[in-house]
Amino acid sequence: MRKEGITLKGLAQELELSVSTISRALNDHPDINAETKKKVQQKAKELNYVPNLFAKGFRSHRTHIIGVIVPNVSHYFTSTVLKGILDEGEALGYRIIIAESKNEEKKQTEMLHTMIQFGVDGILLALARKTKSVEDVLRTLQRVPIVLFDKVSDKIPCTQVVIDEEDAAYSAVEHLINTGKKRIAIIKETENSYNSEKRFAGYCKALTDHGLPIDPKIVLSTEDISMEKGHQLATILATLAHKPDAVFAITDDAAIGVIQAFKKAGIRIPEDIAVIGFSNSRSSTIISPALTTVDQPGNKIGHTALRMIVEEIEDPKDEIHSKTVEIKTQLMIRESSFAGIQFDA
Amino acid sequence: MRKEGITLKGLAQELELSVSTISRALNDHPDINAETKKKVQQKAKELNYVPNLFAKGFRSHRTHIIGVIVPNVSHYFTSTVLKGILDEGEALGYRIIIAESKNEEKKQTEMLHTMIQFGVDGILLALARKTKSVEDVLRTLQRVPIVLFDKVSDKIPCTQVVIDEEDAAYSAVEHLINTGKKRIAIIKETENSYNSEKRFAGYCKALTDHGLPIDPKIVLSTEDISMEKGHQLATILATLAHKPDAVFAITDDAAIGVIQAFKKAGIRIPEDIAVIGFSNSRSSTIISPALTTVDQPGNKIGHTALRMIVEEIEDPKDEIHSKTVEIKTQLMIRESSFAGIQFDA
DNA sequence: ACTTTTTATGCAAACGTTTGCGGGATCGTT
DNA sequence: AACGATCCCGCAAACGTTTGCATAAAAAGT
Repeated sequence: MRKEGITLKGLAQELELSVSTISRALNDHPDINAETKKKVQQKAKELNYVPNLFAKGFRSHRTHIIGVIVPNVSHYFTSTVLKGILDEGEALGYRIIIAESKNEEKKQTEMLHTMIQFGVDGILLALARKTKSVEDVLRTLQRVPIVLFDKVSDKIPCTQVVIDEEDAAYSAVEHLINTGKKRIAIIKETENSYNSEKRFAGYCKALTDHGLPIDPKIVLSTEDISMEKGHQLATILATLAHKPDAVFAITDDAAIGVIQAFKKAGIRIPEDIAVIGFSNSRSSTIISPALTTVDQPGNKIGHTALRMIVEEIEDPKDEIHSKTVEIKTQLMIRESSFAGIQFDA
Repeated sequence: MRKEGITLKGLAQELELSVSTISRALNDHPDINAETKKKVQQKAKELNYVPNLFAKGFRSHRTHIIGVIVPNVSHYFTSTVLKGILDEGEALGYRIIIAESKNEEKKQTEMLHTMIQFGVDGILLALARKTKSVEDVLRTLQRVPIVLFDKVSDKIPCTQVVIDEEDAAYSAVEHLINTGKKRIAIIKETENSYNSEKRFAGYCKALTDHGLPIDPKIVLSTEDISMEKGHQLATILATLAHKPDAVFAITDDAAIGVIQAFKKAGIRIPEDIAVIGFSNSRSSTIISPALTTVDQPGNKIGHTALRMIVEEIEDPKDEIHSKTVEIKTQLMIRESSFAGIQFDA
């Protein structure tokens, strides 16, 4: 019932030429007569010839497919990165296949394996949060180029596309300090999170640079950070004897939880306690007061990651690439940190 | 520099057996001696053998890849559907490749073409908004099974996975009527949107069934519906002499724009004007007042769509499948439509 | 001890494409 | 007229796998 596509052989029979001539004609090989080429190409179009990519990739060991592995596709930030990857991939003639690791190392390994098996030309990887051992990644790296993005690790010698996490966090905290806040809490992840650690480092540096102490009582950590966790931890902060006058949540979601908790507790934002997040998610302009946050340009990250991997694919070098590309972020100052001017959504 | 993976031939040499024996041993063919099998499988594992899917798919005309084409990956609802597809795909042993049509018919056609070229076993498609001619889709359908979801068209004879759009809209509007609203505006899309038309039909039916008139003055249409458009149209509604007492926005995003506009205009929600959306997006619980909306279970849609296509792939029938599967929705009643009880986020 | 069955293995073709090589025709140069 | 150069084109091998068929060895049946 399904139509089978026509092949080179079919075309060859139709035109009474050899398969190789057809192949060369379609690939615009100089050995072929211009007239013949024209005839072949015309016939090919007429019969709606589509080359079998499998045969092609199978022979050439090049598939023009790039695999992407992310923890969770339905995370807004991730989906903007994906969009960047898809766009640039299309522009450069690569197909993209996407898989989820669900933040599980096992799944991640499985997916790496599948991608290899599949013959992808390169892999774009945002590490699963709980990635303890990078051994599997290293093994994969021997077979195919990998570019890490967002969730990266310096234990893996390959190019990495990241934002300047530490610097971004520094700016955010510094902005709080500049608006007169002196006791700034942080809500971060427990461990093994590259991003969380970097942002925490930025937080510490900003405080230290401005002569403020780091008080462990208001350094809150949680696993699987989320809106709910933000809510919970904010409730704790709200009942503290010596309350903070600002909260830096490592994540927009958590920050939103914090805002909701404070609103419920009758705490004014930002007058009593300012709140600042990280990501510039869609929700950050929807919550009221609008959330001050760090804009991570997902599209750009996707673009550059894709560009990097293609570069490695198209001219492979013997030395190991391992540069780190930093994408600039921008602090989006909104109502939750700054009572002066009202910004609209 | 890159290691080449080991092949059947390599294994054959190592074990001093023929390629065919190796192949059969790995595929657990009954003809092969149990001991031999064990030896082969062990060696394969030891040498980290990965079958070349290209050679495989190339020969068998089966790739175990399913292509997905959606208008926009970074739409929250879409990403939940994608998650459903990825999950179920993994469970059933299919790889997924994803592409964006950007709501452009041209891109969509291109992508269909690419997928065919690529040899996918089936295609999951959410039509681009501006799909005028379905001819290309029909042509593709001759080569490979397609399942439509979310944005569908009855002009395409294939199985379709949708929500009961009309019924869902009906319930939403009826709920407004039940809370005493009598003049209900609608914000919908201009044309060529399957979903918008269905929802509009539900709106009309609900009004008519309850003896309410349909007033064209408060039936607002827009192209490329969005938060901003919602905001704009709400501003118009707010200045009307004969104001509505409720607004049904076809989209959560638009509904949020409406809420923001009303808040700015000092209109109380839901007392003065109630607002209701569609999608149960993340933002719907973040906006204040929390938005009443229709929950579209994206995961479930993804699951079933994937299941359907696999069914068609694995036992192809001669007759054309073209059943329509309807996924149940649920009205999420929150603050924007009902002042009685306060719901938390 | 012979044939017949069963069991286990190998041979070779096929899938659709690309590509190095070889060769027949045509042309231009002496 | 003879020669090399140039231009087109076809032959055939190769990529890694699966699979129908043949076959050798072992087991079973007479």
